[in-house]
Formats: sequence, structure tokens, C-alpha cells
Amino acid sequence: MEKTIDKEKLPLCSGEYVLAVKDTMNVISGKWKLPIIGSLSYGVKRFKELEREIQKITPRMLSKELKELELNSIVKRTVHDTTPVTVEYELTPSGKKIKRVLDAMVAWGLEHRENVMG
Amino acid sequence: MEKTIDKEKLPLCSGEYVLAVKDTMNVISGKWKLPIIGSLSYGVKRFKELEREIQKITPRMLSKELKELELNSIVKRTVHDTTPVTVEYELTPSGKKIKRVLDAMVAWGLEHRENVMG
DNA sequence: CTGCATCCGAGGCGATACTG
DNA sequence: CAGTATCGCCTCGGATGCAG
Repeated sequence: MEKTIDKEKLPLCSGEYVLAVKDTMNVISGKWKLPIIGSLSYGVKRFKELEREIQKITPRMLSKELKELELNSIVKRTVHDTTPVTVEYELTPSGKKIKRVLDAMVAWGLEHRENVMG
Repeated sequence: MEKTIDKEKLPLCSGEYVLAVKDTMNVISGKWKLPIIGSLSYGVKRFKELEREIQKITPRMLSKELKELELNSIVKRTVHDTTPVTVEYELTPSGKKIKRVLDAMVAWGLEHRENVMG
């Protein structure tokens, strides 16, 4: 929690709310977080599967983003002691619930596009 | 609409939804968009008022962000022909409705924090 | 007051090659 | 398979100064 985003107060309302928004932004901002969450929303995936499904992502970025998502308790990583090792990634309960935020974003985005474009 | 965010497909679902999410992300991402929207959610404001209320923002960034928000039909800019000129900014109807997205973010953020911290 | 022009550093992200 | 290491670009955002 709290990484690049600073701690200045947004003049929105009470500090708790501002923190909550920042937490959420932290989880969904960046180029690859949402694609990864989206892919994992379909079920457990291995590293290579994610790399294949999320077009154009490099192992470096996939690794980095998964690590951050794990730190923030959005993704759970499981190592299976096979040969060679296999690693599975899945959304935590919290990770799954973020879909509600995405739904709100879709709803607003569609409505806004209609308002603007006519 | 559509600026720095590229047009790759997220493997979330249909293309419309993905576009809608990108539109929304475009409006709320960056360091100052949310603070500005938050401040304007309390009513019409002038440039200098915004600069005072949003701590640490520079005129350069305020100007830049307001311009983008205006381009995306989130903010309406009104010039009053006084001396010296005064300029007022306010949220468009669409801009006001984005509060629903923020609400979803607050709800998830609080719940997530509770889950994680215990 | 309301901005725009310029310069600059930090960090996000991509490309490529390599390891256990 | 599941990552790591290194390099380098490029955009975001801060600082400062100037203009209408």
C-alpha cells in the first residue's frame, strides 16, 4: 500500500475516504494491472499463460506487476514443487471484488461517451 | 478521449467495455485530476481558488490538467470579461456523475484495507 | 489574474539477453 | 518454466521565468 502516490490531502472529504481512493488507484493504475486482473478474473493462471494471454507484455513487466499485486493482497501466488516448478496465480477475494469498481467505471464510461458523442 | 493510453485490447470482455474503462481511467489517472474534480465538486471555482485549495499544485499543472478535463467534457470553462479577466471552472453533468465511480473506489478501498489489515 | 515556454530530473516501461 | 539483469527511451511532473 502507498507507493508512488504521495500523502497530500485531497480536498474531497475526510482523510479515510481519500486514503481509500488512493489505495484503489494504486491497484488499478499503470499499464498492465487491469489486463492482469482481467485475465485472472477468468480463473487460476500460470505465468506463461498470462504472458500469452496479455498481448505484448514482457516477462519483466509481468513479473514486476504480479509482485506488486501480491504485495497489495490482490493476487495470491502458489508454487507447486514439480519439475520444473510451476507457479499459479489467482485473485484473492479482495481482488475479485474490485470488479465492482470496474463495473462503475464501465457504466460511467459508456454514459459519458454517449453524452459527449451524442 | 484517448491520449497516452494505447489501444491494445484488455482481455476483460467485449471491446466496448474495455474502451469505457479506458475512458474512465483517462479521466481519473494522473496526480491532480482527482484533487481538481474533488475541489470542483463543491461548486464553481476560479483558477486562483483552485490553486489555493489544491495544496502544492503549480499553475502549470493546474492549467494543463484543467485543459485536459475540459477537452474530455468533465469541466466547463467560463471566461468573464472583467478587468482583469476572471475565469470560472465547474463540473459538467458528466463530471458530477463520476462521483459514482469514486464511491465504488471508496467502498472497495475501505473494505480491502479492513480485509488486509485485519 | 490566468496562464504559456523552457528546462530538467525521476520513474515507468520496452528490448534484449541471461539464469536456476 | 519462471523469472532476473542491463540498458535506454520517453512521458510525467516540478521549477522558474515571462506574457496578455
